[in-house]
Amino acid sequence: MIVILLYLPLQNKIVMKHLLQTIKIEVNKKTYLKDPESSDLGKRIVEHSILMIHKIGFDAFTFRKLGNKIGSNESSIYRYFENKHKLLLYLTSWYWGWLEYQFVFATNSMADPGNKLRKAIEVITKPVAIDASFSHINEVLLNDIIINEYSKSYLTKEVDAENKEGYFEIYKRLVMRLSEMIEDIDADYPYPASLASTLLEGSLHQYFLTQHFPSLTNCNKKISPTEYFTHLIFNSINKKIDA
Amino acid sequence: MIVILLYLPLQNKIVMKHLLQTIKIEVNKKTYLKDPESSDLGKRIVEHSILMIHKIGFDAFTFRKLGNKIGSNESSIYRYFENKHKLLLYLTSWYWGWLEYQFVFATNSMADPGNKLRKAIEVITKPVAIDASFSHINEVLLNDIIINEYSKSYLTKEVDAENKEGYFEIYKRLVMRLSEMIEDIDADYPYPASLASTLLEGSLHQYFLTQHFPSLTNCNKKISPTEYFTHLIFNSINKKIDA
DNA sequence: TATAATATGATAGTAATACTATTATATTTG
DNA sequence: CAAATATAATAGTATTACTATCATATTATA
Repeated sequence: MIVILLYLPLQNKIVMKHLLQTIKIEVNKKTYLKDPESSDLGKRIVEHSILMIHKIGFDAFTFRKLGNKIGSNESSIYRYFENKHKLLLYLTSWYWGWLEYQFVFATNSMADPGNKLRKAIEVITKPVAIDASFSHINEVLLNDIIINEYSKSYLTKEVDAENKEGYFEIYKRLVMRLSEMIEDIDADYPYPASLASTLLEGSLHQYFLTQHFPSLTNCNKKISPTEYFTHLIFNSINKKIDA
Repeated sequence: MIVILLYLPLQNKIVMKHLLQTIKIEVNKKTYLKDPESSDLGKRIVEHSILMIHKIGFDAFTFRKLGNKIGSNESSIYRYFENKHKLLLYLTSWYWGWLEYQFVFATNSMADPGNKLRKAIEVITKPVAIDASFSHINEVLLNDIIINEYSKSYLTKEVDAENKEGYFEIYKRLVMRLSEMIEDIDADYPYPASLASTLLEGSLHQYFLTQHFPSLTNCNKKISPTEYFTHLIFNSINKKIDA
């Protein structure tokens, strides 16, 4: 069903919002013990974990606190997620899956490689809109969690083992899609994967800097990360399009 | 003394190594309760914290384990550092101070802005050499800790308070120095601070990717991060120099 | 050289974290 | 209505991240 819908020429927010309400973002099943989408409690766990991590930060977040907040038991949460690290992997995978969906949806039908890449950069670097709501998941807050906490999901001693288990597949697929778009424009550009990963990681970082270290970035209300990275990428590859 | 030495035209590794052995990298005094450079135990704490964090990772690292390792008492370590977070701030500040020193030393006497920036990029992105040893601090391992753990020093809920206290001054100064060099080449380039911060953060990230996600980078034994970022930056600003 | 100051070590203790285990009680399903 | 399943309640463990106190060793100073 998803594949068919992707070919629809309609590309407005309302249509996409409806689609996002009918499809399910698929994340690696190993992130959870029991699918949180399968029950009311599961959804409440996800919903309120986002609210709570956003509020107090991932480090101070515990299953006990979450249990108290949602009037449920700590041990019940453990039946859904092994530990809070796995929950973070679930949330981040969901986010990248959600973003990938918009990425593919927005660029799939585009013929011109230049415009396609421009649109791809826009989807990845633009702020998450308030109206993007998908059921119990608040994407605006989740986006902020990604900016402030995503690195913690892979800056661990277990990263290689977890990578083998496929916990970062969606993110990697996104980077590869972007990398391929760069190659489509300039097959001789020697660093497409590095440029793609620089965009994904760098975009989060520039948003972090605007929040906490404004002197280290030129991004602000007037200059968007989209503008900065569009300039950066199109000047780096061997094809210019109008600014 | 430092200032005078910076004007010396000599720029070889041996001279710099000797200089680094006579000067002291100054880090924010608030990172420690008692200066670890002031005693034997303090130096052992720093030395072995680097070895241990490198080995087991910052998350699993505790003062108790470190105490056992160096045959000292947990409570004695607490007399030097409030907690392991402050120790990480100390180590990372020291690293950036050490890098800043090399940055200034290598570029200070250069007249041509293009060559100067090229050298700056090289200093920041090149792998830390084994022969760079500075007393009890193993810079090669410390560099690896920076790659794998630096983000954790600022991805916290306390980042704004700690930023006000000056814990990130050295890093910020480095970004600003680089940003100014970019401006010196192209005063009209609109994103010098963003480009500078992208280099600092992006370089660490590309090294991380080569270690753990090689498919997401083009950097490897043949292609260096220096090459990638030199290309990226000089194509982005309005002045090209020979590759 | 005695004494005071300082540094380090040993031991104990606390609150919180990150779970696991067991049993009880709802709720759903066949 | 019984059986299966989901959730709740309670308790317990090992570890972490400290703090406090007291003892002992080392160093500085009068």
